[in-house]
Amino acid sequence: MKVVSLQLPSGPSMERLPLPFSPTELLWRYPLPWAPPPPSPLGDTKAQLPAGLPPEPRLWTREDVVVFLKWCEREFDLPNFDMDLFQMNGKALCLLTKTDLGERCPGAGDVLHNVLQMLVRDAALLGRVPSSPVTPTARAAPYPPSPHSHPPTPTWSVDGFHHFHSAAAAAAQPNSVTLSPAPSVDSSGSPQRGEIVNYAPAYAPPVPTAVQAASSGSNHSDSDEDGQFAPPPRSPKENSLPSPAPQTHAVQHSHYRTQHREFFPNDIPESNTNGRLLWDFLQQLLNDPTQRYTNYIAWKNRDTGVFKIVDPAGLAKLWGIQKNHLSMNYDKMSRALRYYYRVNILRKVQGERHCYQFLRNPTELKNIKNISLLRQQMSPTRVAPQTVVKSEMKEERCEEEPVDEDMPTDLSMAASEPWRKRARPDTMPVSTQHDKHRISALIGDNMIPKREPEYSAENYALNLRSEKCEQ
DNA sequence: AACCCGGAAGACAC
DNA sequence: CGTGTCTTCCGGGT
Repeated sequence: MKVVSLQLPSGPSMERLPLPFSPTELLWRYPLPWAPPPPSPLGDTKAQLPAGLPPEPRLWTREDVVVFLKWCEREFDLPNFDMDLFQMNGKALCLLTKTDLGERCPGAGDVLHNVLQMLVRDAALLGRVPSSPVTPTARAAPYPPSPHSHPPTPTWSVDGFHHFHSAAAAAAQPNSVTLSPAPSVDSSGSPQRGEIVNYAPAYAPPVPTAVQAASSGSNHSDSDEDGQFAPPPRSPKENSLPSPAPQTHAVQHSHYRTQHREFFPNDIPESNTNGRLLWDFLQQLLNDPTQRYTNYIAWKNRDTGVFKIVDPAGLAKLWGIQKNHLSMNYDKMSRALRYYYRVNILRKVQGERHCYQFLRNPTELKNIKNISLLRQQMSPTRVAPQTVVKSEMKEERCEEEPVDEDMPTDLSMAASEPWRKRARPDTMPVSTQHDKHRISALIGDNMIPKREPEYSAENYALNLRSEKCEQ
């Protein structure tokens, strides 16, 4: 069943893509008809800002605001703004909520908002400007974020948002760490928060029926319909999820245009995952700017990373296509998801079917990825730091920050299961068993929330956590 | 029945 | 060849 001759929709550049190939490419290469490729890679938004425009939005004059808006129009292919509605200085502009912006420029409000947020935040980070009023939830987290203060369920709002945006940009840049695909929007692109954010953008294209197969039925023979996978779906069950507040509507369709390179500060080595890692894949679908996959998977609360797999079978199918394992099903895919529990990338939302929660924001995950790479490179002899850390951290970690800062340095399942294919647990002292993957094991088993509820409470309005821990 | 869980072993790409 | 990341199976629990 590795036969895959996906028949891509024919069209201009839609010849068949030979597989294997980065499936995501498939996903992302043949996205919605309308979906324009991200304009210019926002490799460095700031750098691309019109000359003379202060990097700190709150310092902009009315004229600057106009310049900025014009720039946005061009840069993000946004509809022309009614400048009359933006007779204000930068400070005022920054005070506008996403909704406000959305009212002034339908369809582009979120983009503007996001861009502004990024700029403000950048300014804050760089110049240490007092935290922005625009980004109340933003913790002046240094970038890259210091994991240290991160509880398991970070409120990704700003961080994630920010970084994720860059992801998209990255997509346009060859050596970005990220995803090939559709510029995933950040994970906190900041929808209003709290609710399932899955509605089709107002202008969502009529959709391709393509992957419908995948979507609703899990039991197709895997080859036929896959072929048409191309245009990512809007599965039949259009918006079957409870719809969120109207205002939030169509709020996140174009985040991808607001990417920022900070996501890849400098030259983070490429991770090459390109959506080939399950979490990455999920993130991409979840953050798809055009919300094409909301019938498969959608955020329930983006801020806390809680998402729901709306169509398990369909999603599994997509994943299978992505990985070229056409016999993929939810059972198998969910097994992969469960492996993420150990490394604290995910956790199950108790009591809610098909609901999981990301315990780390995209940035962290990326970093983890990179760390992994580094480790690989320095592979044989590394051990030291972690080794040391382990003993001391074990306890505290278990109790306070199940998912913490030092990031799980290794996503390897094998790593988290040192005993696997290695020494039997009973044959050697724990200390040695883990020699190579201590941290992993540590974060894996010891930090798994299973027993400890602690962390979430205060910092994150995480109910889930407690639920689980109560057991 | 459909989920969910996690062990075990193997595949596969890098 | 080792490692990382699943994939595939599976028995067991809810």
